[in-house]
Amino acid sequence: MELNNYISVDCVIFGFDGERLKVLLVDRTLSEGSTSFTDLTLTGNHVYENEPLDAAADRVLFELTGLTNIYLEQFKTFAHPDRLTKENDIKWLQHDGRDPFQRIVSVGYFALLATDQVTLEWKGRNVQWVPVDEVGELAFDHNLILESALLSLRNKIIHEPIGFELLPQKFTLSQVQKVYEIILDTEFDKRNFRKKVARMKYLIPLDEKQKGVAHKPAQLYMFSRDVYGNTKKDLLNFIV
Amino acid sequence: MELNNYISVDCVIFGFDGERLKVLLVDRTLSEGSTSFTDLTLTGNHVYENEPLDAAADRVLFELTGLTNIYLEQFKTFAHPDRLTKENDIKWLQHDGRDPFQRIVSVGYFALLATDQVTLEWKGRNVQWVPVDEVGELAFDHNLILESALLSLRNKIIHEPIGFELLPQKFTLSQVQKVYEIILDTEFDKRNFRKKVARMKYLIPLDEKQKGVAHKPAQLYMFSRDVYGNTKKDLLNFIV
DNA sequence: GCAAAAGTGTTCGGAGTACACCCATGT
DNA sequence: ACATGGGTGTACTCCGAACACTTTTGC
Repeated sequence: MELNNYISVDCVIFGFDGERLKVLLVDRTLSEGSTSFTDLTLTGNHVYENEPLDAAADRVLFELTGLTNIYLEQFKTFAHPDRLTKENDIKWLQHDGRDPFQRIVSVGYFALLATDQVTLEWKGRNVQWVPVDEVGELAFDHNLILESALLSLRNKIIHEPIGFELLPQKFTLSQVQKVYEIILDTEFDKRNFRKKVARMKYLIPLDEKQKGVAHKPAQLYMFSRDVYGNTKKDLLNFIV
Repeated sequence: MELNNYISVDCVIFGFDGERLKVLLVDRTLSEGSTSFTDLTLTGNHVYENEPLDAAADRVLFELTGLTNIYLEQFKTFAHPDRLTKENDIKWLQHDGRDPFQRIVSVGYFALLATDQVTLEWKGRNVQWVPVDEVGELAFDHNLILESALLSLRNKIIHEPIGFELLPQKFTLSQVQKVYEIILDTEFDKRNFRKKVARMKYLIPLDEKQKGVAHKPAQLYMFSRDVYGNTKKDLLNFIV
């Protein structure tokens, strides 16, 4: 299997740890002669010649997490002629034996998962969760891609119930509220939020409560993608 | 300026003529020796080496319509390894001097405009409006791209006021209603629809009425993108 | 017993939905 | 005068927003 050297996928992998929204980044270290630097990149890779884009994104995600069936969505494609022309990027590509002046199309995907269950090594490189509001300057045009992914995520989470993808299988209503508050950078009234959530038939209360917490244990819920698929309705709702 | 031979943009140009939703298609005729066929393609083109994707899409649109400032949105990228392997597609590419086994990434854009004001010729090829529900088998993977564009359009028009982009600058409320009914394949009650629309401050009534119609002339309105930008709010609204 | 988060009800205003008739114009 | 689409109001229900106190657990 041969890699296509001008098509790549970049995965913006979002994770929620109960407190903050984070993104999975990979160290990029080059030290060769007089040049030496370390910075961070999004996770991504070139696609194989006979590989569809979605499959390539799935593959990257699987290599990093060992997980399949992760929420993954293509959100935008980046191919600006100057997207790889920062000094360090050119050195990195040359060191890697690639032509830095070859134009590379990068198809952006974002993924949602809970921050547990993730391998913190990838192809010998160090992998880390970084809170999205503490991300510094990234390699290539990855700041742009991350910003764009965040926008798409915010836009989508308003209209579709994908917030649950960032939580463990069993979760509490307070956790749901926190996910929405953090992603949308706002606060909701607890009672109103719970009334809203109570109307969602795809949020299923379990016969189970939190354990070992130093306060009244919360009811646990799960999200049913099936029930959502069967009950959703979308109609005219264009915003005033 | 040199064309990049593996990156292209395809524009799904939607038009509304007051009655139906249409898409702009281009004839593709090949007659060479024993093979000869005519079919239709979406409008698209390769990008220039130093040209950003959005600029390429704008350029295609400008060449076809002579218009700038058209609503244009990147919606999805297509790069399946088999996307150009139908028999006619291979012949067409070979005739055009291109390598049919080169993998080509196509970045999909959709555009919205009213069906007047369009040049019906493009690079010597015939251009035509076809109602979206009467589109037959298209070249390449263009049926897939069209379906995907329609999905994106439906999805977007529910949440954002882009229906007006399909109407002339001055329009009536009945025309607005028709656009939404046709794209969403539903019907709305006239009084309720108008009450809803009355709340949208970005729909501005003009001091002008229809003329020359054989019924009570309708009030004309215009859409103000500025007012929309200033008054829109998006909050938690995930659908039950 | 105290700290910490869970859980719960009411009121008000505004939006969604269902529904039927008169009006202004061209021919 | 008639055909055509334009334009309007009411009643009911449901949702969104504002707002404060009690409960259960671990320590």
